[in-house]
Amino acid sequence: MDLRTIKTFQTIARLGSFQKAAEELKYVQSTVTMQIQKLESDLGVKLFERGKKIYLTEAGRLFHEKADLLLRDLDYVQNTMKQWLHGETGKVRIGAIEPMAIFRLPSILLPFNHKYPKVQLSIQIDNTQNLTKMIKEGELDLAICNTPNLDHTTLFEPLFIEEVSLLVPKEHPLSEKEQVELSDFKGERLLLSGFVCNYRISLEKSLVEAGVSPDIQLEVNSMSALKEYVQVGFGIAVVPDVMVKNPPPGTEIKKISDLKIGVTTGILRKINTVTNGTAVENLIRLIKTHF
Amino acid sequence: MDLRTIKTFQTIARLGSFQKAAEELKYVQSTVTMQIQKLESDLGVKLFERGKKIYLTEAGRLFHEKADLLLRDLDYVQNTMKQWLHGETGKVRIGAIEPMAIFRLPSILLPFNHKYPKVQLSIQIDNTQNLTKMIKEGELDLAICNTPNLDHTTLFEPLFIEEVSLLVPKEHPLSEKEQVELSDFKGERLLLSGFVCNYRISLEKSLVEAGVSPDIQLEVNSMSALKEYVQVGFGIAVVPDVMVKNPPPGTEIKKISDLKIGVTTGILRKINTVTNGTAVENLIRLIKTHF
DNA sequence: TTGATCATTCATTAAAAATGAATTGTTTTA
DNA sequence: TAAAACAATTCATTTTTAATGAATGATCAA
Repeated sequence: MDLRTIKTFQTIARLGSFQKAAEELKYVQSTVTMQIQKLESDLGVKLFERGKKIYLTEAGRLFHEKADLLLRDLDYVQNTMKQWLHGETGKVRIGAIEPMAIFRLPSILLPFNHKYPKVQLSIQIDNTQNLTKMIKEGELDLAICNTPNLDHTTLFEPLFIEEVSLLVPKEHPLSEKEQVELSDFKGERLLLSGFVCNYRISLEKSLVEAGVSPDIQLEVNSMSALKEYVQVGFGIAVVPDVMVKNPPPGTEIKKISDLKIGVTTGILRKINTVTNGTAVENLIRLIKTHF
Repeated sequence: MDLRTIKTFQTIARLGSFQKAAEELKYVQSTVTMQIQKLESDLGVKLFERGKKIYLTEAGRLFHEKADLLLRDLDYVQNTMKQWLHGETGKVRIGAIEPMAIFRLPSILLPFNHKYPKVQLSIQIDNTQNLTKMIKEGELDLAICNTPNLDHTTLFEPLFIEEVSLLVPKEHPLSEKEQVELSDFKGERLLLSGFVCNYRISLEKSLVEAGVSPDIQLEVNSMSALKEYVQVGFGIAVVPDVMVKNPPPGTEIKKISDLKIGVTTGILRKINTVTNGTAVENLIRLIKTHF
């Protein structure tokens, strides 16, 4: 069944004449005849009763009704794709590391959503390593994460460098000090995010360099969760500043004077996806303006 | 946009491979490639990202979703037409004269409706003349009416002959008699159905032959209405027996001993509409078994 | 019955889709 | 890092399908 044939059918039904339909659709009459004959044989039913005037058969009327569905769908699909070209519709699958997803993305995505209400947004929170994998697999359109292990299929554009600080419970001895040093970590129970990432690697390296080997008590794969553990006195943790702008009650932030690790955060995406679509491009542009 | 191409697209999306799709759809690989290329250029967007593994682009995912609609509707349309072939769906436009529509059709249509609940029924009540016109115009699939003026485009199959009787108000002098004769009509106020039909023509002819020229006081184009007029004493009326099986309160039925008109009722339809469809055929068969 | 109006038929042409062989590009593995 | 393996693409060719135009057939109205 050809969609053009269905259009022809609907035109005939509307105009009540093969000839007029042929004129309107810029066909020769015989073409119309043959299209309908083919359609009829495809469907196995006669659609028109022929005479000088033509009438829809019962089957014809039925088909007329239902075929409308098809043409409307076709219109809808074509329209959708056109809208998509202008970035007005579609779905953007965003991957983000937790601090980004929780503390920065909401205010970035809100205006985007207002401007393009038909663009669906999907947010996947995970660590940089997994996000990178998902980007490579094509499961995400863009990821906001830390510097990944680059390869030739991906592109990473840094956005900003995230500072980190120490989060300590109020009753902890270190909470007395204005600033802390890496050497203060000696013997402390350190809580870490539960996956290997650049930030964690740098931290551990810095600690080793400072001659400190802290006691790693607990790993959790959520920074938000980590804060709760600090709060109840489980230990101390190094977390991105953005996550502790408002430190949880019973905890305090300390700058680490001699820790020089900055965690680079940026946009990761596949190379060569010029066809990512305007929606993704628009979003990336918007994100960049925020930093 | 070709529907087969869309099917190919969906298959690729499902199997994640041009090659596998080609196998499943019994194409050569290159065909699949070219179909998709055409589709992409038609839509103006890239649908897949190519590599050893292929991925849907954002546009591809969007199209995937929307195109599903199209294919589902296509299925639906094709199914509907298949059902129609078995008389299980469709719409039957029935025309009927009033006595038929009110007193006989309901009990005929009920079992039909139970057996074929998806077949829509439409009933148009009118006189034989108009029904005939509608049949010729293709506005009805079948009509149950009196013998029409036949022509070569229509076919009339008689079902039964309707007897007529006289309906009189109880307080009327004629209600005393067991039977009436045409001569009794002399000077009576006769009520008639308001359109020219075989039954009315025969009646008037019979009256003239009996030397009676009754006083025609009122015409209504509804037999049901006619009964009401008789009931309130407006006059007397000759009506089909079926309409007065239960004469309205305050009225009585009298056989007219010397009136020999029988009103033939039958099925009228267009000749050559072999393609009327199973539903119509089924209904006609059912109607015939009732008489 | 004739002429006018449409739809249909059919041989021909034109266009589009499918094929198969060769090629390019990517990933895997040796 | 080369090469084998795999998958998509290109392109010339064939096949299929659709469109055309002229002739024919059917129906209606005068």
